[in-house]
Amino acid sequence: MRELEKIYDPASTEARIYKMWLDGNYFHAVIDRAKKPFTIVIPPPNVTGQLHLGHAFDETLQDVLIRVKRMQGYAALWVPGTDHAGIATQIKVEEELRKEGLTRYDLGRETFLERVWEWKEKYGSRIVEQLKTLGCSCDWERERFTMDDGCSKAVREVFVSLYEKGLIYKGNRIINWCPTCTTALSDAEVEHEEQSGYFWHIKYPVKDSDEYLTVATTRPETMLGDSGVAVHPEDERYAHLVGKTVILPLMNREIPIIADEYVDREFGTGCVKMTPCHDPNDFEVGQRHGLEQILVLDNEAKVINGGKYNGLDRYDARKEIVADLETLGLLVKIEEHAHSVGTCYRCGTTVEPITSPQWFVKMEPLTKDALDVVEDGRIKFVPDRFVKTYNNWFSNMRDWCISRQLWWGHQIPAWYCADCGEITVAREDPTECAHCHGKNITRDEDVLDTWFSSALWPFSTLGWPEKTPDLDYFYPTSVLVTGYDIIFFWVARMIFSGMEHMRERPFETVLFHGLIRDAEGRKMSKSLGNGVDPIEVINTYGADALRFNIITGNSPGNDMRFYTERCEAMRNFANKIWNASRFVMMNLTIEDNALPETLELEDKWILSKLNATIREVTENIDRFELGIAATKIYDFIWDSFCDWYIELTKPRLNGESEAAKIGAQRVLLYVLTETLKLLHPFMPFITEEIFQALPHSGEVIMTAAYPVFSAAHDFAREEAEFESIMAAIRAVRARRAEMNVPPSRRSNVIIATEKTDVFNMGRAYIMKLAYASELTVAQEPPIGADGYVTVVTGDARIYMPLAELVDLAAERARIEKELAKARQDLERIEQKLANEAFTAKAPANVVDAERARADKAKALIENLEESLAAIGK
RNA sequence: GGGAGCAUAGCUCAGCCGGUUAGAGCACCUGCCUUACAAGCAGGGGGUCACAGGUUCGAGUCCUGUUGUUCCCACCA
Repeated sequence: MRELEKIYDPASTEARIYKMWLDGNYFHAVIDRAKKPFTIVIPPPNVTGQLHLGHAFDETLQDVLIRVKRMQGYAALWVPGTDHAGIATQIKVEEELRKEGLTRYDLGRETFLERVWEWKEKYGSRIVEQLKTLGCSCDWERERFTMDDGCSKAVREVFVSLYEKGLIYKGNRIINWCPTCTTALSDAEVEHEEQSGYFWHIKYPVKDSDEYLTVATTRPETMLGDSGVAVHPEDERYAHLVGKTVILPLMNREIPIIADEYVDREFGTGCVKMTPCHDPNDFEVGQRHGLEQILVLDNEAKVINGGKYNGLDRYDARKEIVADLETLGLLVKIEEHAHSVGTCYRCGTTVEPITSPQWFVKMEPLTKDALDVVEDGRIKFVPDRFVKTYNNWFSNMRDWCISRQLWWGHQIPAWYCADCGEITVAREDPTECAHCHGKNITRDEDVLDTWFSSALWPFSTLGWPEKTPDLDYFYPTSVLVTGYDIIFFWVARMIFSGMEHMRERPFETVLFHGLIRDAEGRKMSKSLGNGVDPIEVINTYGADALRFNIITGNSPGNDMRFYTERCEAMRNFANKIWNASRFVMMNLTIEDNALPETLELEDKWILSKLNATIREVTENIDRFELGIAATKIYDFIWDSFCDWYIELTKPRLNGESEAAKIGAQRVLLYVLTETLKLLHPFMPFITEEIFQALPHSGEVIMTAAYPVFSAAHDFAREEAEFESIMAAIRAVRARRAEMNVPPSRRSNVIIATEKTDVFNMGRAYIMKLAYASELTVAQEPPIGADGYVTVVTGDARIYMPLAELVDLAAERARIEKELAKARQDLERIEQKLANEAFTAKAPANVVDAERARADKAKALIENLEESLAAIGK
C-alpha cells in the first residue's frame, strides 16, 4: 500500500489514471447480446475548436451517465468525434492565409483544401486531448469525423435518396446571404438582433400625374432593385392608383402599382416598395404579380445593375442615395426606427436577403413524423418544456437551404450537363449526363451545410448506410445530451433525419442543459474576454473538482453562472475524501473488504444511511437529476461518513479489543468502497486512485458494479436509536459551545433516560464526542441537580457539573424559552391532529408522522419541565 | 406579435409526485491546531420563498392575474 500524501494532488494523478484506463481498454464497448446497450453519441465539437466550459458541461453530463450505465452492467458506448464545421473552419484557415497576403482563390480549390486538412490534422487532436483531461470515457476506437469516408458516404446517400424522392431540389429563391463569408445561410444560421435605425420616407412620382406615393423603407439602397409598389386592395386612399405606374426615382424606371393583401394599411404610409430580389416578402408578392426580379447587390453586397451607384458598398450606396433623394426633394422625412436585423451567426455581418440559385430540402413532408415521435413520447425531452419550442419551430418553417458557397465540406454530388442543361445526381461520380449521355458535365462547386452531416450523426457514426453490427446493436441511441441553444440546428434535424432514413427515432431521451455564463451572468465570449478556460481550471483544481462543480451547480435546462471559488469548495471536498481514505488506510490491517459478522449500533446506522443514499441517488440519476444525486453523495460523505462515522470508530480502533478493531476496519472499508463506487461517475479520477490503493476486487473501480439497495442493510430501528444518541451529543456540544468551553476541558456527563440500553451501547463515543470525563447513564437524574448545566432532548436529560460557568437565572430563562417553543410546537401539531379534515383526508403515513411528532414534543416538554424543576430547587 | 424561463439567506443556487421547523456552497460571528483533513472541527446569526387572489385538510411547490428580469421564435416594409 502506498503512503498517501496529506493533500490530494490531482495533477499528479489524473493523467496516470487516464492512461491506466486506456491501457486496460475499459472504454471500449463490446457488442454483447446478454447485455443491454446504452449509447450516447457526443455532440461533435468543432474540429478546430478548443474546449470551453460549455463543452466541459456537456461532456461531464455524458460521462456521468455513461459511467453509471457501464457500472450497472450495460454495454455502454460513448461515440466520440468531431465536426468539420464548414464556415468556422474555413474562416480560420482563410484568416491564416490572409496573414500571408493570400486568399483561397490564389491557392485554388484543391491546394486550399489540402491546407485545411493540414489544419485539421494539427488542431483536430487538440480538442480530443482536452476531452481526455476531463476524464471522458469515450470509446476512442470508434472516433469519427463528419468528413471521414463513412460519414461522407452517409451524406452522399442521404442527398441522393432525398433528391430521388423529390425532397431535395434546386431553385432560384430568396435566401440569406452573408457578404463576408460569401455564402448562403439557412434561416437557422441567421441571428436577429434589435438595432436602432431609420425609416426613410421617399416620394415616388406617379406617372403622368402630380401625385406621389410615399414609401417608407429601412434599406433605401434596395430601391435600385424596386420593380413595383404595393398597396392594400381595400385601401381607399390608393385605390384609384392601382394599375397605374410610378417612376422609380434615381433609376427613372417605370414600375407598376399593385394591390396585395400583404400590405398592412396601418403601418407606415400604407405603400410598400417591392424589391423581389432583396426581401423575402417582396419576393413572394413579386411572384404573385409577376414583378421583374432585379438583382442589385452582388456577393459582397456591392451594387450592381444600379447605374451610377455600381460598385459601391451597400452602406456607401445608402448614403449617396439618401443624399441624392434629398437633393431631388423626394425625401419626405427620416424617422428613428428600431428594427430587427439579421446577422451571420459565424461572423456577425448583417446578412442580405438575395435571390440566388441554391439547393433546398423540402421540409413539409419531413415534419409529421418528427413531430409525432416527440408528441407521443417515443422521444422524451428533459425538461419537457422544450417540446413547445420544438413544435413551434416546425410550425412555421421554410425549406432548408443546404448549399454553401464554400470549399470546406461535402461537395454537392450534382453534375450539370452543358449539352442538355439537365442535372445528374448520383451515388457514384458519373462520367456522363444521365439524361443525354453527353460527356460535357461539370460538378456543382458548392458544399453542403455543416448541419446536413451533423443531422445524420447518430447513425452515420454507427456505420450507416452499411448494415453494420454496431448499427444493429447500438441504434437507436439512448440519450442525447446537448444545450437548448441547438434544438433547431441539430436536435430537430437529427430527429427528422432519423425518422426518414432509419424509420426509427435517433435517441430515446434528449437531456437539455443550459449555458454556462460568467460570474456576472453574461454569456462567455471572446470579444468580452470573460471566458474561463476549463483546462486552466483543471490544472488548478483538478478535473474532478471542475466536474463536481458543474454537476452540483445545475438543474436540467437551466443556465448557470460559473464561479471559480466554487471549484475551490469542490477541491476541498476531494481533499476531504482523500483524507478520510487516508484515515481508513492508516488503520487497516485486513486485506479483504467483507463486512464483519457482528455489527455495532453505529455500524448499522452508517450502513442504513448508505443504503438510503444508494437508493435515492439511483432514483435521481434515473430521472436525470444529476445535481441532486451528486449533492446527496457529497452530504453522505462529508456529514455522515466523515463527521460522524469516522469519529465513532476511533474508540474501537484505538481500543484494546482486537475483534472490535477488525470489525470497525471492515465496516469502514466497506462503506468507503461502496461510497467511492457511488461517487465514481462524478469524480472518476480520485475515486479510482483511492480504490487502487485499497484492498479491492476487480481491476478498476470504473468497471465495478454500481451499488444497489440492500434489504439486509435496512436497519430502520437501529438508525432511529442512534439518532437519539446523536441528538444528545449535539445538544451537549451546542451547550458547551455557547459557554465557550474548550474541548480540552472535559466534564462529567450524566444522562437520565428511559432508553438506558441504547445510551449504554453508545458509551464510548458519547464520551469522546461529548467531551465527557466520566459518563453515567441512569433512569433518574443526579440528586441536587441545581449544580449542573442541563440540556434536554426528546429522549434524555443530560447533566454536566459545570455550574461555576453558569448563571443559574440565565440557565432557567434559557430552558423556559426552549419550553415555550416546545409547547408552541406541540400546540400546532395538536391543532392539526384535531382537524378532522386533516385526519380524514391526509394519507395515513402523513398523519402517523404527525402523531409521532406530537409524542416527541410531549417527551421533550416533560424533560424540560423536569430539569426546570430541578434547577428551581 | 407569439412562446418559454427566472424571481427562495448578503452573494450564487438546490428544493423531484403539494406533507415535519425551507436547504447547500461562499461570505459573516464565536470557540478550537481534538494524532485523517486548518483545503479542517464544533457551534451560531441570517429568509413575509417578488406581489395579489384562488384550489386544498395542507402551497416555496398547483391555478389565475400583476410587476420585474432573461431568452427564443416571427416576413410590419
